[in-house]
Amino acid sequence: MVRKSTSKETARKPNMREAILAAAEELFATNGFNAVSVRDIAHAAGANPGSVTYHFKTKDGLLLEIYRRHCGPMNLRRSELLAAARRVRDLQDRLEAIVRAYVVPAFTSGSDLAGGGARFTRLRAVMSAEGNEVARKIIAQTFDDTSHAFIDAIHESLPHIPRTDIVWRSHFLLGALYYSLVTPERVSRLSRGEVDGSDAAGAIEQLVRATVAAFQAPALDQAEPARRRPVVSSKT
Amino acid sequence: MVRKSTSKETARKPNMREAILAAAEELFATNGFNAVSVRDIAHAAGANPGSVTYHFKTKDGLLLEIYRRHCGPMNLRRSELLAAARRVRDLQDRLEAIVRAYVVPAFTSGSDLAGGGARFTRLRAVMSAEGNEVARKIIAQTFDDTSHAFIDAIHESLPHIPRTDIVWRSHFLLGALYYSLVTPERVSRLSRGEVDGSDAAGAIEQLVRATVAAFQAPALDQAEPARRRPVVSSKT
DNA sequence: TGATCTTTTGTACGATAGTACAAATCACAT
DNA sequence: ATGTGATTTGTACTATCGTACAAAAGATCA
Repeated sequence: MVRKSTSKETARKPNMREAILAAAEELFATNGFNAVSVRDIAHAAGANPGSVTYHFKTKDGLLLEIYRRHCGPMNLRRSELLAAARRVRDLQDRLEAIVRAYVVPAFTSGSDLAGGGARFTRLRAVMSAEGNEVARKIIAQTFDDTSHAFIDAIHESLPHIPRTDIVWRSHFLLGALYYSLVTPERVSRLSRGEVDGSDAAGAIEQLVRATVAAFQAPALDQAEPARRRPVVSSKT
Repeated sequence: MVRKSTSKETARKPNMREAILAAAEELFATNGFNAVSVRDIAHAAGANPGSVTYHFKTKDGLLLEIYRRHCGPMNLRRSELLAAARRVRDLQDRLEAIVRAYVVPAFTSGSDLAGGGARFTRLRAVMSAEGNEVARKIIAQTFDDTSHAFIDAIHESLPHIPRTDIVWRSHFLLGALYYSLVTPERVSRLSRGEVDGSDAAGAIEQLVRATVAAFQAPALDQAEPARRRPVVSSKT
């Protein structure tokens, strides 16, 4: 209802709305939802607090709009990559391609949105940890379809593994992915400076390699529970 | 300075201080630090808000005390289990025992503390996501030693894997562990009710199985970067 | 019992939260 | 140039925050 492209300009506009969204995204992703005030966001965006209310009505509305902004493009990208991955003939290569299709969009720029998917993925990680209600609803109704599609695809390339095991392992994948984005500095610290945890390319390669192996692990045989359990459990 | 064990009672005391700690732990772990007010905590503990100030001075002080309460016992338990795991002779079994020594105390009761380690581990996950300063400091100076010990132990049982890769993989392990405790209901949902994500024993077995395989994956050969990269990357 | 601690209660204060809203300002079609 | 709708600003309201502190209550021991 706004769109003012009468003459020549079609894309660029020093938009306050965009600035607020970007600032909020960054602040929410690093500090959580409740630790950031509307005034903080406005200040970071160079805007007036009232302007946030004007554009997004409430703080929840602002968060909602951030999600709306990213979910579509990211899931589209994932669908495309997943479709391509499904066409890989070699089963081992296909599994890796599927995992990559899941991981890459989460780490790198989601379509035309500035800043990229890493910030948004980190935001999702933080909201999920905080148990944010707004986020929970959107996540469940937006990402579950994608998650199921990936689980199905992985299951197809690993038919001998029960679906429950694949669910668990893809859950672990998401956890590892989230945590890598939340505290990359921990990787740098624990490696004594040998690796940069913030390096997306490096993180992706490591995550893909580890995750593919995890998916390929033999399934948990719930039929015969105590086959060859190793020691330690309740020794000391 | 307090200790009033004059006659016979040595342990039991209907302690308000304990109730506040337990309530705060639960609320922080599920809602984050900033979303929970001192009044919420006091109400949940059946105490007066002023009582929180009396016992812990500030809200940060309360969080600090929660950490102090758990860190010692949990790390002690981990050290014991790690020491036992190190004595396992078979390399494959040893690796699994080490991973188990890391995971089990995080999921189950840490020594005599009520409620157990799962709640505290979840708390750590949430604080880490929120970038809580108090938590960050304690974590870095309390858990890094333990993390290094585990990384070293794993490295010993997998000498052909570079240390950097092991750091990444143990980072993924912690992320998967955290996420399993933060949103167990997602596992139930994605498995269409077939598994209970809150079942600690099941989660542990799945996590251990997947993680051991991830650690055993061939290392990323950074020497020759493009040896046999699979397809898809930038195709579509 | 009464004195002396510790603990709990009740209340209050200043700061800051989210949001509402009128006034000022801007962008653009005529 | 001017009118009109979109945006931005400034300010104010109420609620709630963390914390302080005095008074009440409870416990401990001479």
